[in-house]
Amino acid sequence: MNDHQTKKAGGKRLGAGRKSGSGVYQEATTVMRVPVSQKAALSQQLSRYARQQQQRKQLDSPHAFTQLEHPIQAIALPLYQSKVPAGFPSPADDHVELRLDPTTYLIDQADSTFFVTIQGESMIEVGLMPGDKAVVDRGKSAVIGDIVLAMIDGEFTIKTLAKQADGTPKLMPANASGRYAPLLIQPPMQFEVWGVVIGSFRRFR
Amino acid sequence: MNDHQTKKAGGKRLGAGRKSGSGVYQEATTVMRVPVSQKAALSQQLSRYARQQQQRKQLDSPHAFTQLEHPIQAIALPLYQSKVPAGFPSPADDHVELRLDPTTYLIDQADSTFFVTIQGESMIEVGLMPGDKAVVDRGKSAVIGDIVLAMIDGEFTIKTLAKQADGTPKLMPANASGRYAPLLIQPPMQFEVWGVVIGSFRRFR
DNA sequence: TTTATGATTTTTGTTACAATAATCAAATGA
DNA sequence: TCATTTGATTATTGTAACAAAAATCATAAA
Repeated sequence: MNDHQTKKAGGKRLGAGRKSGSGVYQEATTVMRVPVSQKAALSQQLSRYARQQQQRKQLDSPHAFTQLEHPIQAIALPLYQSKVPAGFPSPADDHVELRLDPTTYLIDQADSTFFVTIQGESMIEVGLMPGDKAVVDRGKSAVIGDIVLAMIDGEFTIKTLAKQADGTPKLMPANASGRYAPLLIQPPMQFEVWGVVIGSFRRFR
Repeated sequence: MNDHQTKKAGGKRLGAGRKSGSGVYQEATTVMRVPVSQKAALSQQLSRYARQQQQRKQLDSPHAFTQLEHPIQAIALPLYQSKVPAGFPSPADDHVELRLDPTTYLIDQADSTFFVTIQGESMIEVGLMPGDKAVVDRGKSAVIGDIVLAMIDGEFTIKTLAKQADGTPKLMPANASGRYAPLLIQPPMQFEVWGVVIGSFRRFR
């Protein structure tokens, strides 16, 4: 057959049809056998993976997690308890009550600590604003009332850990507006406490 | 056909053959389509899951066969236990930003920076809670809109710097309750901006 | 009593298939 | 001329089907 002539009859036509890599994963797929109880969870993982692949094409993925820089050079700066005495001390004065280094103040165990950027306004009542860096310690075990970084069905969230009447956990927002509902953990949900939020820090300017 | 007689010829025989649930997952399986690049990582996850399920059965072995637990728990217990080379199971891996040190993040010029403990709730709307440590840089010149540490008639306060209609400065609280009034700076008052609040940090626990 | 053999049934990895989706080219219409 | 529609073509994707392997039981053999 000639391939440079216009053909009326149907047949093979190079370049036509759906493009390779146009699926959600942007790559070839295959099938594999999985236990039925895990299929839902795996599908969730894979759809998240697919989203990431698609976002990667467009923008840099949102930076949420940060880890501590290796070399910590503690610089202790003066802390003033602003009881507001007459005549504020200059930083060189001896009115300094305490010298403080933010890193050592914020972090107990560096190897189990990382940072998360706060996304929404659900914890605004405890002073966690969007853009704040939350200090998360994975080594601490969470107790009721702690602010925790939890994963529910593959999505991360920072909430206050509470307990329902039946004993199952509950994640409480700290926002009086009512725009954020408590998250009740129910049996089919995947739930895991990733770490305890032991502190936070931010830049204003 | 009678089912209580010995048969010579082959055919259906109830109770014979491999037992259901005798696979590595101890439950039924199904097939699902996955991206080829993730198949190896997923297989690793699933073999770990299978090992887990088998260990679980050993713990239950006293009751052995009386009752099989419903596979609800299998769903509730996530696959995200440890990291796989591909980094797939942990959504955290894809969010790892550059490493960060709170001190260097919070402080530009150490020799002109000090900390002040927040006292009241006048700046609660910008996320400054009582007990928070405000990072004050004396070396920066304040512009309208900055959060500043100011001294008014010998008293220190932290407010947002604004400007009145006539051009004189004004210190605005950030608290919607109305319990804190704007501080209007009038000619006879002593007023000085001591530094700009460029950041803050706190401990929750 | 213990071991071996064969039939039967489930598991498990892969292939096959059909419905859907995406893409291009040609045809159609403004 | 340019935009829209239509039809053909090709890839994706979920599921069914298949075959080899593994496990189990009943029976035969040692």
